[in-house]
Amino acid sequence: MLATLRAMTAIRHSPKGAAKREEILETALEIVARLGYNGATIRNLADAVGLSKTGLLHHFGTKEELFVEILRRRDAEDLVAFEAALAQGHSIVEAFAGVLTRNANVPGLVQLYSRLAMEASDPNHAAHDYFVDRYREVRREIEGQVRAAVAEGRMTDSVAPEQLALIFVALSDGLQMQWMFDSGVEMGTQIEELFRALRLDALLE
Amino acid sequence: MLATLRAMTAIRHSPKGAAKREEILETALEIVARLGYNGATIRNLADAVGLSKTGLLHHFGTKEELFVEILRRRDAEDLVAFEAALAQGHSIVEAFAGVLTRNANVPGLVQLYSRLAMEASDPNHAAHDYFVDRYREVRREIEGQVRAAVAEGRMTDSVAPEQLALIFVALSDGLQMQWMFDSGVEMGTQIEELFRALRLDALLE
DNA sequence: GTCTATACCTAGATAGAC
DNA sequence: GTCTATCTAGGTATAGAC
Repeated sequence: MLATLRAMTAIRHSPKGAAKREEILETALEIVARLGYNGATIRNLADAVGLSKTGLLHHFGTKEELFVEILRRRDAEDLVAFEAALAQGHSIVEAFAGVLTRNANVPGLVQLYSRLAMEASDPNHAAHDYFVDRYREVRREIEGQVRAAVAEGRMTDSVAPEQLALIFVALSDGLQMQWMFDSGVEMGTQIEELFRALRLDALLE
Repeated sequence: MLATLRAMTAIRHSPKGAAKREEILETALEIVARLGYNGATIRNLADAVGLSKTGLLHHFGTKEELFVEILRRRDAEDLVAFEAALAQGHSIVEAFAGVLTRNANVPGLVQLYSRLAMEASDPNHAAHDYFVDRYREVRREIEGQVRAAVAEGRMTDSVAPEQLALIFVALSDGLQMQWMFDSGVEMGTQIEELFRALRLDALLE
């Protein structure tokens, strides 16, 4: 359950290899932030961690798998943060907006996610299945939280939970796209204001 | 005004060149639909229209400019269809959903748009400015239509027109993303249902 | 203006040695 | 686990033919 979102513990790696993997993942994110997605080439990544191109690929096989691993970890962290915010009494909108805001503050992450997702829309792409699973699981997670809130009387059921999950994800992805072309937007704040303006707060709090 | 969205008439081309340009644009869209965005390489496109790689590039300079030209034409057609639907008495939601549905029925177009937009999020990308302008103009167009509807008493002003424009575009982009991974969704229908479920129809009709 | 051939560069991936 | 060398694919610039 939620296998794609929750952390996948690396098992078959020596301590040295595991450490190098960590270093590569952190460096990759930093390079995407600094040089952009296009600048995050195998060569640049390899140089940054002091490896040859082949040396770097040894740890992940392909560039896509490396990137997917970064996103998998973000998913796991986001899930923890989302559920923690809810546990602290925040509304679903607030918890969701918090995740968005947090990610927007990690330069490169939004770009990495959006770019890779669109490339992976091709069914033959190595990361296609990851995104198919991820979308399904993210929607299911939100839908479940909505149902729980409805059951506890914290939310009306005038909107079908599946639809609400779909719209949450669509808004998140869509706001990120516009944000990438006009970074003045505070996505988290924006999504909260939008829901408030659209009277969704009445439904959701 | 709306220079990016409205059709740009080609001026400095002979009849022969103009015809070839048309053939290339139509073929490119067909190839994206059949082979996917990744399959739409310069070589494949050139083969399909019976030109050498350089011969094809002669007409557009770069691959990106070719793709942008396709999107520009779609924008122009969409704008016409959108305003025509409004003129026929449809609501903004209906007119907007109609455009979405129409585009979803042109295989390859959604993929072309989404892929190119994300690649162009890099400020150095050749198509970056096109998308910056496009987002601005699409929002402005929607915002203007909303204001007009408010002025005529066909819509409440409880939601700021700018915010409504932002959410329309975000929903559109976001739904397209999920649609690409789960094409069972009828985007146009979905967006109408969503707005209805979210009680936006009360605001918008 | 339309188009070809060639040559070049970058990027990702693979084979096989150490 | 890491390297060197090599392969492939894709995009583009140049020179020049018609």
